[in-house]
Amino acid sequence: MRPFKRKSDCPIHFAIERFGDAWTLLIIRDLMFFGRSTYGEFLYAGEGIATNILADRLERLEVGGIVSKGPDPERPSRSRYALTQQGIDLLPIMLDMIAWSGEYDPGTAVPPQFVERLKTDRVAVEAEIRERLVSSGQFLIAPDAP
Amino acid sequence: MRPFKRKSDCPIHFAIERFGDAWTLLIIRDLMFFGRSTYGEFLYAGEGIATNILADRLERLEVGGIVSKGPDPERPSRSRYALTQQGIDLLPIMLDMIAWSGEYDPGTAVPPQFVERLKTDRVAVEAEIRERLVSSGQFLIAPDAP
DNA sequence: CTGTATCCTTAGGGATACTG
DNA sequence: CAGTATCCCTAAGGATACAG
Repeated sequence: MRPFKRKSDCPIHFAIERFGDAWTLLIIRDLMFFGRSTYGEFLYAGEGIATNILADRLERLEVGGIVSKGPDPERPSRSRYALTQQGIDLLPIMLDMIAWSGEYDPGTAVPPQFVERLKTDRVAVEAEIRERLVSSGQFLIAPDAP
Repeated sequence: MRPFKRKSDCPIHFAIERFGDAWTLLIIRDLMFFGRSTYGEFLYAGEGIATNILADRLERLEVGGIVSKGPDPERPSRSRYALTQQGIDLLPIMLDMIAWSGEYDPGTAVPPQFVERLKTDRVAVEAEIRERLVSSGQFLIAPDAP
């Protein structure tokens, strides 16, 4: 696995090391907004991530405490990944990024209504999604509270 | 300059392309929180960016509309960089990242009081910094409003 | 299907020298 | 001081094959 580096104790730098990588952010997006949670679902998500990269990023996310991994209750041979509390706490950042791109990317895929709702009703939108993420906890294999 | 790529019209992917790079985020941090605005100030900021990388990232930021560039009024031979409106709008993302790292990085440099204030008084903190950024507009060479 | 392992190419980026 | 230009090397990551 590509190791974590600590060039400084700057919080921005820490965040970058933990999740500030293109593929990593796309995986978090898949977990957070598209309900994807298996290797295959990430693999065929559209941007075309390579298997070695996917494995590397999943491991990094797990080691970093953002994602937990465990056997699928229904099919134990298959693994399922889920956001931990720490991962769910990335929601504000993701929503900010969506809002920003919704504002400045002419070709964005974000529906105008959602961009609008994000501006006028941000708190509710966030609470709503957070609630959904928390309550889908059946896949939260390794909860943060020990 | 390393070109912008568009693999998908996903807003997360757009954000990554625009500013989701380690060095880029550190430059934005310097502009936003440390009042750094010249080549030399970025260069000696601590993490040790190389000159070619710095030049590349500054150009990308400028082309992407996040940063504007212009001669220093006091020393026209020197350039000054400043956040545009689009750049200032990255403030929420940066604050979220700081808050998240403040929460989860045991060795963070963020003072505990600031982490706390970010939690209890987020709106005010953001408004305050935004105000400061906007009013330091003497360096806003190319304002967004034409 | 869920990964590991290997190969191989390219591009990111450090070091350094050079220019206006 | 504010960059530009080159060199060179490492590592990120695409393609593919293979294994449990």
